[in-house]
Amino acid sequence: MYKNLLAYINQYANLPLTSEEETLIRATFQPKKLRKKQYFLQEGDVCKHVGFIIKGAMRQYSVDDKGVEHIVHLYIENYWAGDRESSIMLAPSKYNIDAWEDTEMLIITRAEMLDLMEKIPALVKMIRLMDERNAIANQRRLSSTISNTAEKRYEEFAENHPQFIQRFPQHIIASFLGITKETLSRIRKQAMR
Amino acid sequence: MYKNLLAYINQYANLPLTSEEETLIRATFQPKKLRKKQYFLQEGDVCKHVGFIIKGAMRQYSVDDKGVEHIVHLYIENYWAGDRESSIMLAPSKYNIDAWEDTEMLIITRAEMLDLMEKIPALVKMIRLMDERNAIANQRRLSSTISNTAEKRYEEFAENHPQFIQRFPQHIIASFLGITKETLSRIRKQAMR
DNA sequence: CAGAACCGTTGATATTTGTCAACGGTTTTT
DNA sequence: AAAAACCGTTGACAAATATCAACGGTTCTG
Repeated sequence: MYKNLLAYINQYANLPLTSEEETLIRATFQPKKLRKKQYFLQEGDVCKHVGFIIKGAMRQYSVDDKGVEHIVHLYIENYWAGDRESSIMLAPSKYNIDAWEDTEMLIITRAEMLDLMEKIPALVKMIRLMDERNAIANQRRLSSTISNTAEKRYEEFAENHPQFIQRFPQHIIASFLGITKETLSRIRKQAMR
Repeated sequence: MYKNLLAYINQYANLPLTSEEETLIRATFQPKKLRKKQYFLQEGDVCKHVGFIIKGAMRQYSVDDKGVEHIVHLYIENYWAGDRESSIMLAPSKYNIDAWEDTEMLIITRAEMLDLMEKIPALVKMIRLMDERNAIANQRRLSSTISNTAEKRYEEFAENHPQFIQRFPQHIIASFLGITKETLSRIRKQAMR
């Protein structure tokens, strides 16, 4: 259960954990199982936990006035799910996060994480690296959204994230890209020839 | 000259700097002046420095096949300008950064910054906070870009960033929002009534 | 196993946004 | 002071994308 998480930390931090540190991590992160469709976070609630996905698939989305879902993040194994803004500001979240497949996570509160970071240097290093990669990925996604047509955005996405294409149905991918399912269907039809 | 930077660090880190630390900072950050239109970074170059803006205004943008500029960031006083991806990966940048007004900056290389962070805890704290805020801001921007119409995006932007509306001409704002200057002009006309 | 929910596709049409060209008023440069 | 560059606006039209409704095939669920 904790194997994936520990491997993830080791890989990112590249600072082997002592066995005390490992014990501390095992004691702090709590296992949590979600059935398909179950909420991890609901709009209006404050996001208390961030979760590392051991197995499964999840999505994060907002719902607009017309009831349309806008998917902002997709998560699978080895991703962290949560709403940082809500978590840090202790403010009600504008997003929902739910399980797209049955999912197993290891969850931790922000306070616990800050506490662990004081005790485990590898975690600090990991977070810094994650933040960096995250900033780069966000930059790319933003840039692509602003500059490219829907078609090019889909191509790039399919190229860079084939795992997601396999795991999530097309209408979810469409929403993630900011287009309708019909438009995506037509783009794919065109691209075939 | 260094006053703004030191104030910025103090405010973010909320850990008063010792006078040794302050001296070290003054010795490491180098002043740099840019005339209007002058490049700070050109596409294809590796981004060596990040710069803290003391006075002035800058923009970061890519140029597509057709020669159209897509503005991804706008910067004014107390902002940090640079291409993190290029800087970290030591890869040629896809972006240009140039001065929109005559600009004074304090610049530092990534290596120097990492070195300073080892010696000055306040800087580590500052960076972590900046990363957090940045992640939140990026999330919001992305969410807005995916979910909202051009009109709503402009409204939100004008509300949250009046300083930019005053500093940059309309066609720059339009590009930043991912729309054409004509569309923005029409949106504003409509909004007036 | 039968009904319901889900999924991708297609057609017809509406809306949003982009493109191109032109204009007058500024501001900057020479 | 004249010329050039820049800026916002407008009109006519084109292209991209959304909306709405319907369909058949699949998968889920009671």
